[in-house]
Amino acid sequence: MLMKEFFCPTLRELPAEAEVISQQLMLRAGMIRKVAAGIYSYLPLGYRVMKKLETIIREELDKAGAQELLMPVLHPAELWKESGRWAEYGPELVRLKDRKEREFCLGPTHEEIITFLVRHELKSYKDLPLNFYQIQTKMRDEIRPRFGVMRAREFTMKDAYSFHASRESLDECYEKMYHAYCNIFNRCDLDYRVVEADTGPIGGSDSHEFMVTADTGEDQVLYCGDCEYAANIEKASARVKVKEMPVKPKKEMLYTPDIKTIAQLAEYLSVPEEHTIKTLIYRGEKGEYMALLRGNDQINEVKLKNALQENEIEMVVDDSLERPMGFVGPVDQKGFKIISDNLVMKMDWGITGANEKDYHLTGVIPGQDFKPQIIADIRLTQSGDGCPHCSNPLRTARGIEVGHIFKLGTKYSQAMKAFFIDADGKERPFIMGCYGIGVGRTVAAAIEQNHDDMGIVWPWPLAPFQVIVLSLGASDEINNVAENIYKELWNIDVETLWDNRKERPGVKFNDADLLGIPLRITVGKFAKEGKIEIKERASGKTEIVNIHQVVQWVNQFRKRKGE
RNA sequence: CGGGGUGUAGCUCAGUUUGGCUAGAGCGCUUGGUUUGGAUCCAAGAGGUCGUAGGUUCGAAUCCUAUCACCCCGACCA
Repeated sequence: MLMKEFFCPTLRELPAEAEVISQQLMLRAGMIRKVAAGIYSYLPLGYRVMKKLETIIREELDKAGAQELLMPVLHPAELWKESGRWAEYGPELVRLKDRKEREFCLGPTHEEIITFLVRHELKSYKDLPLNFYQIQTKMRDEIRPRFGVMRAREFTMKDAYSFHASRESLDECYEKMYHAYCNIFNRCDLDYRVVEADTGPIGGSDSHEFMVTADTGEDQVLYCGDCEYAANIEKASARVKVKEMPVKPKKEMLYTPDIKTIAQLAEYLSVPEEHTIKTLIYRGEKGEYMALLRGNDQINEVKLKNALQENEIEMVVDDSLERPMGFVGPVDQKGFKIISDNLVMKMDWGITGANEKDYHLTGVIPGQDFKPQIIADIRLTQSGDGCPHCSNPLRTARGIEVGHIFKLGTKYSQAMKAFFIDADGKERPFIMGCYGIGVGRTVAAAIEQNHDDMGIVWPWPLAPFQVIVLSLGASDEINNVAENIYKELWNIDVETLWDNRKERPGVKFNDADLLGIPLRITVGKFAKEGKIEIKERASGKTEIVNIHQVVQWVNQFRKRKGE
């Protein structure tokens, strides 16, 4: 490709909209352009990278026995009503009507469509297992799109769905996909971590997320430095010892004027926060709840939502409930269902709100003075908590979720009546798995992890081109040398970009660095001695090489990169 | 949805407080010259319904009202 002809509008200045480094570099390198909030066009350079990644994905998934197909973007509402998600999914689901007023949505994911397909076509356990995938555009009307293609409203996703007659078969496939994912991200030279995850609205049992570690990651991950344990903070649990407490005081009301927060309470009474019990009020679709935590703990709303089996919950912070907000507590209260964190139940006693303005109650014994309907882990795990496997302290990191695999079970097949006939002649719902990779997000994550002050530093397998040839000066001699190298490299299938623009050397060097192409060949002042310079973008190492040995040199470099 | 902010040239931004002639700068773009190993320098030039609509005024980028878009924080979310 000739740079003179290649549409690659690089930007010298930083676009104001760009928040994170990957977004800045994708815009500056001419990979993407924004069309509207969370909606992007991929320009030729960006699309080349995306196709590189897609090829890797296809190779690994085909190897794992999955079959590629393509499903529609436009989904009839009936299928979503069958699965129940027409109601469950919020405004994130883009809904529309056709000219005949029939309802549709734009697919944010494809469980309904694939289940619909399979229930019509597969009847026997003998057909199973099967694993389908597609690489396709997804639509989610995100509340707040940001970070460029990292959280977009329209984005490309690889999604796969597997169908099984037994749990064991699902486990086996899940394992295969897990390894395929590892291969994919390994091949992209990404530094990632696999963590246990919450399943969210997609549902299901086991679930792992593939997190590319990056400070700008939106997800927080807890991991153990000593064993294999790693989990998304939404899911992470911990082994926490509740310290022995001093002798229980008499149960009595304490006058605590205007003391509404745990911090104020602990200070006012000169007790540690962990001797208090925090009462949070939540409103869900099925009722109103009191959630109890140790004073020093934070709520994990994902866990809470799961424990309550609610779709939507909202913390009540105003005084719409006509209770003395700041002084509510579980003792002798009416109207709320009480859910208590495990750790609260291990406390010998605690201080709670007294349900009377300006009063708290001390000496409250969990399980005796109040009896929760639900006891569960609803606390946010923190850095330093004990690992649930080995008790060593957990650490935190930030990550970008690039892949997510789920064991769905029969949630969709059951709801949508997708059954097969098992060996015993009985009708059973398909057991399903589901596996996603954010394609654009992975590209962004790769940049997030591979860049320097000058620009992108592509890992070889994702690079839009492997080599960029710079011809400095306009002499025929230099142009001829550059052109020969350019042609010879293409002859051995090395994707090469030749910067033949009439630009100053500085401009070409800067653009080459910005684009991040792994090898840069400079044809300039050494050309008359029959030599050129090769520079490796990642290490910055340069080497002067004889013109006749360039192709061989590149070929060997390529082999070292395992291609 | 709540709070805050921004919309002026392709990009980054000044000008708005205190209304006043023909709306500016840098970068980019075009032309000519110059230079050629890290974003040269010189000269000439093109490019703007000042987000949109309405209002106030002799006069609006500037003041008022409405509206749209975008951005940030929160809620929310694979």
